[in-house]
Amino acid sequence: MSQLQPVRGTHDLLPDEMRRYRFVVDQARAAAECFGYHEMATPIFEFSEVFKRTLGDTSDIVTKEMYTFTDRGGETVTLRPEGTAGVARAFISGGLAQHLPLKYFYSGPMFRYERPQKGRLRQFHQTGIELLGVADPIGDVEIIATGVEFLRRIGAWERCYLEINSLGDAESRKAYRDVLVAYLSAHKDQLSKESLERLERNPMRILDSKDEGDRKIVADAPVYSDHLNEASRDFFQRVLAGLDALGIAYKINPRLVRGLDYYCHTCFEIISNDLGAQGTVMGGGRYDGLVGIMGGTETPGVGWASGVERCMMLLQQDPPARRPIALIPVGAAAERECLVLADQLRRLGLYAELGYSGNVGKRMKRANKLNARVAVILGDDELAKKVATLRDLDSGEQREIAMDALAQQLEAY
RNA sequence: GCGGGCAUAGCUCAAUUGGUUAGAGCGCUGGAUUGUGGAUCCAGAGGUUGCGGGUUCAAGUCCCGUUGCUCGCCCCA
Repeated sequence: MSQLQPVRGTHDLLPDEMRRYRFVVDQARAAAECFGYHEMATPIFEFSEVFKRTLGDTSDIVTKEMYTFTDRGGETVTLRPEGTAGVARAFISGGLAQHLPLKYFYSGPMFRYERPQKGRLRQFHQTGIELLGVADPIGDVEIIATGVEFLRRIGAWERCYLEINSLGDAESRKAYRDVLVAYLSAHKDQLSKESLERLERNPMRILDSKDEGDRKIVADAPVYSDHLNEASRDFFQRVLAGLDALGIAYKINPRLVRGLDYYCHTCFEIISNDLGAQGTVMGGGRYDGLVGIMGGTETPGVGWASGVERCMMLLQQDPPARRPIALIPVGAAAERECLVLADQLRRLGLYAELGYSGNVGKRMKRANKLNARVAVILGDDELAKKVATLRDLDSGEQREIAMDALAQQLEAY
């Protein structure tokens, strides 16, 4: 083992992995484009305020997971831990409110200082979409449909399930929060240590506790859906009706709560059982309050983010690598000829590999290792006749082709 | 941030109770084959046993520390 190791929780994407990475992101982008989402990118770091303000001072991300540093100008900046805050910031700083509704797709690295484990990295990648300016539940339905379509395309949807819940509007949320805190406070002595902390910071999280004692108390806790106001209840029903219409199966999980403060109404996760403790492949929801919190004019928003590495783990097979045409010269004259031929083929958009050294046998071996589809063998014999020997490496069939017709012939591969 | 497990060749793994020069398969390189790949055969290269310290006549093996990985908690993608 070398002494030179990558920073903890980061890893290299070598070509085999990069192919899988690209496949996932390409499918996400393609699916999103079918729904009218346009790709955009924001910087991978922002003023720390951007994340602090939007994620809430008490969230785990802000309290312990941010990569924050001071730059040479004395500014405090943070490597983005998620994508939505940056998009919202761009929306405000770009004065884009006049172009609503906006539909954005993004993908790129995110950074969280956490203890790495399977499916959890310090630098990981997300791809996501944001729909800004649509207050109607049809927006919630559409983004979920987009996510499902993406997962279908990578063959992962079959092994995932959708959990959904409503966080209600601000009014419902506040009302419920009061009732819940009152109930839990009455059972303070029985709560786990973690949950006692959560009681202060984020009491709704206690509903999702895995501690057995907590679960007993939670079982009898007031149920949120009973405390949703009329408008919130109606909103949720319309989202569910949309999913029904699209034939998207879901499981209502009343304990599903988002850690981030700006979510309201719909929140959902798409989860796989095949990934161990970190099974969430996609998470999202509605964040009507976010743009307002950041100082923009109130603008409704819905979106999701999906972990690229986690999606990669769900791929059943590796996306195929492109197969080259191998050019195999024999002799110095042919060498020159192949160099030119390769250039011609590449201008046609074909993938041509030039063996760099060795005799025919060695070059053939190398061509085979590259999984070449066909080999073009060019020697003095061929040059004299103005032909090339074309060998199909799958069938082993071999024939001579006139040089004039060669490029055209190869385009078929 | 907390708790458990693991670390031997590029990869997957051996190595008896602590005992000689740390082995095998795959992969890699070369050859059989200087105008024909895959299959086969032959040969070769490749190791500070993660790192540092300790115990011992003797450490891959035992002890301590450290780094990394891994599984779980927390939280999430």
